[in-house]
Amino acid sequence: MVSLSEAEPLIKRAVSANEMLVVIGNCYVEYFGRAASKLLNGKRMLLIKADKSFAIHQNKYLRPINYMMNADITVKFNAANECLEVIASKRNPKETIKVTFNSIDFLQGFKLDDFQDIRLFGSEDELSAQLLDDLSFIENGLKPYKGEIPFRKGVVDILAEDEKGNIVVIEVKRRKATLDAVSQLHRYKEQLSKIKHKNVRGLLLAPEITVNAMKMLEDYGLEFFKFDFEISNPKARIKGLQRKQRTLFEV
Amino acid sequence: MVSLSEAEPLIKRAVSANEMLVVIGNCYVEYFGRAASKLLNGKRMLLIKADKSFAIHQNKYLRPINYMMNADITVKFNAANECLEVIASKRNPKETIKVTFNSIDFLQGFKLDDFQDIRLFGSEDELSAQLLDDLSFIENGLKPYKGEIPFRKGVVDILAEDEKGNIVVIEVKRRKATLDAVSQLHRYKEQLSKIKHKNVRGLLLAPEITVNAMKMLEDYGLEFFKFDFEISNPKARIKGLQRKQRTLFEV
DNA sequence: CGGGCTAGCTGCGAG
DNA sequence: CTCGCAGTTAGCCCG
Repeated sequence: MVSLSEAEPLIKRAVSANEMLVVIGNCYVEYFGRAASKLLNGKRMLLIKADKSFAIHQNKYLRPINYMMNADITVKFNAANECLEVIASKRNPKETIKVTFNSIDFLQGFKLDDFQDIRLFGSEDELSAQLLDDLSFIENGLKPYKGEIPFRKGVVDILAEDEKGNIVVIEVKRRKATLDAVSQLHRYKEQLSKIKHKNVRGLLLAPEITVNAMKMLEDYGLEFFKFDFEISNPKARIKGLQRKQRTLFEV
Repeated sequence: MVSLSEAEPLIKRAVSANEMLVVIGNCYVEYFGRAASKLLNGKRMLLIKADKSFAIHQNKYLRPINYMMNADITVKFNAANECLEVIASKRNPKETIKVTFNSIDFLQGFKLDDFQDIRLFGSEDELSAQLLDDLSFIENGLKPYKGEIPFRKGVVDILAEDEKGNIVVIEVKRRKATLDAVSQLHRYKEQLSKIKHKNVRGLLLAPEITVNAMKMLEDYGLEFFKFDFEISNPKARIKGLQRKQRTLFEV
């Protein structure tokens, strides 16, 4: 137990020292900004990090119930109402979270030295890069497109050219393709067709596709290419693709 | 400071008691599942909640760097290697997070009684419901569509009928409309056109729209309807719409 | 359980 | 700054 008046300076010091601050207590929370919300009294955790991310965690869910990135944080002990107000605010967009503590069970700032960044494998970017090395497993003679295309880099996953000289725009999805993915590909194909006045093919590469997405893809005259990939090992991934060659058009 | 061997039973007890468990210490984290990741040694917080959500928080970002919903949690003190392994796993999809602690600075389980659910205002659902009450501010004679449409409830935001008997499919966005929103509306319009063999209009209702989205919308023969809304007060929100009537087609 | 979609999405990267 | 998009998206709701 920490008294509310004691808490005020402790919070201020921890925040200015860029510590990871944990406050647990009974509070209610009001938010106003892009939307508005109210959370009535209950016991929760307030978590403030070095980058001024501000989060209220209930004892459920991965994500905080109220939150703000890059918050300006002010703390004020209200003697008249016997409560401690912790306020996070920012502009652009203008937003405010007010946390009003009635009691505090626990309060501590932690100095967390952590200079490591996560290394993630199996992202869509990584997949696309792998695929670009060898497109022939998709179709004989398919290779990266060499020409100039006024397309913002990174928008289209892969641009290729087939044996007949058609441009092939390829959208890669690391998980089951949905209606969204088909719409996206359709968009790219249409935009490309307008720019280049030749035949453009649209190819969706994914491990699976929903039934509705498949129907829509066929309506749009796009093509689906099923593929599986191994997360653990880049080599295995490409080999896996090659092994799949025979059954690629199974849906 | 808590010794690693002491930590094992403490964690087990807190987890089985559905407490919110906070462990802070030096650890490395390996994840394998939908993707794969490695996070080298550093000081972080492990946060396990009553619903078995499992999260590793660095001293930055709102979101955990590694996480799992509904985890099966096992704890094992490894005397040989002088480390404590906390493992979260689940199937479908099969995933594993292994957290290996070298030292623990802090460990505590908190009983958090919190029976409150958040009340959120200004969601898209809420907006759609408000709008449905009176569509005439968009266009004279526009009213909710009465006929039977084999459309899954909740997919299309609003279905309306205009003075000429056209079906009007309305997509509502609470923030600036993007290419995605236009694709979505286009999708609905096409599907509806196929079902009903009459003219279908597509209307995008949003406070703003990006330049590219506007171009695409025009290409598709869709219509944009700018509107602003007040979050705080439902009445004010509708009044706000009415007041905007004169300038609605400003982009 | 899968499909489809919103989210106060967050976070990233390019122009 | 905005735009566009991926995400181990999460979380919700409906068939």
